Amino acid sequence: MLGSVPLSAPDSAAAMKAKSVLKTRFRILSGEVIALGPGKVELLRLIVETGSLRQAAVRMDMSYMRAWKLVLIMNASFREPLVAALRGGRTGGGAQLTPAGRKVLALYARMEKEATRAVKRSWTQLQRQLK
Amino acid sequence: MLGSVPLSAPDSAAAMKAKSVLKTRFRILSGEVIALGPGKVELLRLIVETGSLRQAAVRMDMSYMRAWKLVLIMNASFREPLVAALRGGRTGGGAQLTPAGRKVLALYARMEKEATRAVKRSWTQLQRQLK
DNA sequence: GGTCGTTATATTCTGTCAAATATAACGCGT
DNA sequence: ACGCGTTATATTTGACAGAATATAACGACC
Repeated sequence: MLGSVPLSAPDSAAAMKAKSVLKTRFRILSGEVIALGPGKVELLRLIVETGSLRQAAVRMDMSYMRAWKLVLIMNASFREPLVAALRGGRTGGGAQLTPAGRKVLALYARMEKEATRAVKRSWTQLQRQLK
Repeated sequence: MLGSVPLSAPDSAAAMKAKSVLKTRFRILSGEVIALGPGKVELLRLIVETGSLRQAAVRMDMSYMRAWKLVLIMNASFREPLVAALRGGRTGGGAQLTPAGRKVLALYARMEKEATRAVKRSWTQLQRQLK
């Protein structure tokens, strides 16, 4: 038995420093409603990727209805809609970002990068306090 | 009727540009659990301010139990506890931040400032897209 | 030793948000 | 005309996070 690790589950917490992750997130409020946040942004990304609101919803493991409501809120919150949808046709239709949508998505991504960079030093210090 | 505003509720959305607000928030994951986030940080702040977990909970309009559970998670996630509680005594006891707690709180606040600053330009651009 | 306000903890209840479900409409191909 | 896959929308169902409730323990002071 020499060399065996005594009495600890495979994934035991003993001396296991859990990997720590920083998520930098923005929430944009327009009045009371959340015009944009991490979830809505991810949805926008997946709409670009899939060209379909339904498929984007599936990818996010959420109901189509929820995804659709998020789009409603976004479109109502900005000066111009971010998502344009078509229905009918051979493929049944689909959804894509408007120019405004692409712009907003790009700006949000830029903000994420800027913030992550600005915070890096403090984060490594904070990380030292974690288990 | 000249000059009267025709048929609009006092708070009507007609031409009302809702005030837009950016919330920069961090979520710190230690493995699966959220070691720190906006809610827990606010709780820390109110513990400093009130010296009592119960009073802090009331201020945040949450149950004592919830506040207490948040503290449990925080204390378990960091190398040293962030909150120290006493019970008994004339005043019934109380809670305060440990040195580690104060340090973590300060670092989080610093990160908020750094991120807000770094993002300012992009945010004003994004804001222009909002209603 | 009794009171007071707090921390500490388990158990039950409930309000809310999202999932499920159902239905309609759309329009290009065949 | 019909089928297909999508968008669009209302209504019902359900899960679960957090609230409520209850109870105990603590310890300084009178």
